[in-house]
Amino acid sequence: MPSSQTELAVLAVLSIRPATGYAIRATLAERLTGFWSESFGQIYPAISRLQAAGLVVADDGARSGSVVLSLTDTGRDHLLDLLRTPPVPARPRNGTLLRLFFGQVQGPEACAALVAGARQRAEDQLAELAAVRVAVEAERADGGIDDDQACYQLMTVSAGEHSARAALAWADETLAGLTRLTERTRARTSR
Amino acid sequence: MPSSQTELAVLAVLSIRPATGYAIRATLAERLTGFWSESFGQIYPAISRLQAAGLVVADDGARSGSVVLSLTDTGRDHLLDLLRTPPVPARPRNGTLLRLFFGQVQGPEACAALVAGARQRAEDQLAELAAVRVAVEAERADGGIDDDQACYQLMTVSAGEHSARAALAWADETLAGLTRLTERTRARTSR
DNA sequence: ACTTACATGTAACGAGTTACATGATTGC
DNA sequence: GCAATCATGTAACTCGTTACATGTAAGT
Repeated sequence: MPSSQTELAVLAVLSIRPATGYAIRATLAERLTGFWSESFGQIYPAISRLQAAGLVVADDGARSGSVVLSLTDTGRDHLLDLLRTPPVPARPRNGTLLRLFFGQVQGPEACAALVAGARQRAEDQLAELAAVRVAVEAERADGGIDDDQACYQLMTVSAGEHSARAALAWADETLAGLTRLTERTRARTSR
Repeated sequence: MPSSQTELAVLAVLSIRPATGYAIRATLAERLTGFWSESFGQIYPAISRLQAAGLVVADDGARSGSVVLSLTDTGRDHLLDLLRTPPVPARPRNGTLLRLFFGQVQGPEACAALVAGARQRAEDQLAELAAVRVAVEAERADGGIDDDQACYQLMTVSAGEHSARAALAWADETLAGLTRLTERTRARTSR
């Protein structure tokens, strides 16, 4: 059985409450912003496999044609097993840093644009995370999740915030360094 | 032509100096630690394509059977084009944060172990980055790379350091939060 | 009526890893 | 002589995205 990662994510979302495939993906996209993603092309085949294995069951939803999925007891056991497996290390591929590493080919101005882009993305991420924070608090307030669940979710938001603030600080530091490089290059070419 | 990413990386390494496929991969693995990776299964097919397109040329290496590749002028032009394309955003998949987000299923102790693991990886990364810093300085000292090249490379090292220090700070903060959660859980169950 | 969001699914493609197969050179 | 490192390459497999096809329901 392939891709225990997607299946883990699906089972995990269903551990909070029953949901349609569409809603599972929405939860993943909205709440785990910046550290998880699933496409429909992954979600639906995964759901079929989980149903076949008896880990989730389908009830008909309010909307015709929509299928609300719930975790079975076996499904919860399996989820626990999957959660206990060590996280698979993501293969790192940072296009910005690759370009910066070979910055001399493009020169300092192009690199500054690159870093400025990274800085902007970090700021956008902070704004998004602030929105997630509000959404989690709201869901706790109206009883959608309990205090402990909110606590865990906010810990992941905090991880994103730490990371984004670090990216911001690095970008500012690096932008300053690139300005110095630009001046040095100017001095060399005018000499 | 597929995977401009791998080709970009190969061309970029060759912009520093000619190298064998094996050495290209070693450079990527050693110097771009933590933010890039290539496997032989990617590198060699990419090299074949680049040769066919006339972007790199092969000279026989010192060792029989080894092939030293150099960038052609067309290759350098193409590298510039590729460097100018915006970096493709990496699909985010953080297994640790996914597990933590649904931490209630496993409980605070298991989550603490998870976060402790992340903390350890951040510390390992800092040690590796310190080693890269030393290696870059050494290569600058013996003329393998010039001052500007060293400068760009150290900027990427700094990015890793900022990120790792952020991970460390987050892990400590979160570990403290999980301790409080554990105590709360104890209080609830003993009640 | 029309647009937007909800909802499900598949097929083709692209990208990447792992495992395997093979062999040369260097240092001990 | 033997182990480690250097070196090249391929095939099978997994994973994941994108684009497409299809239809319902709710709001304006």
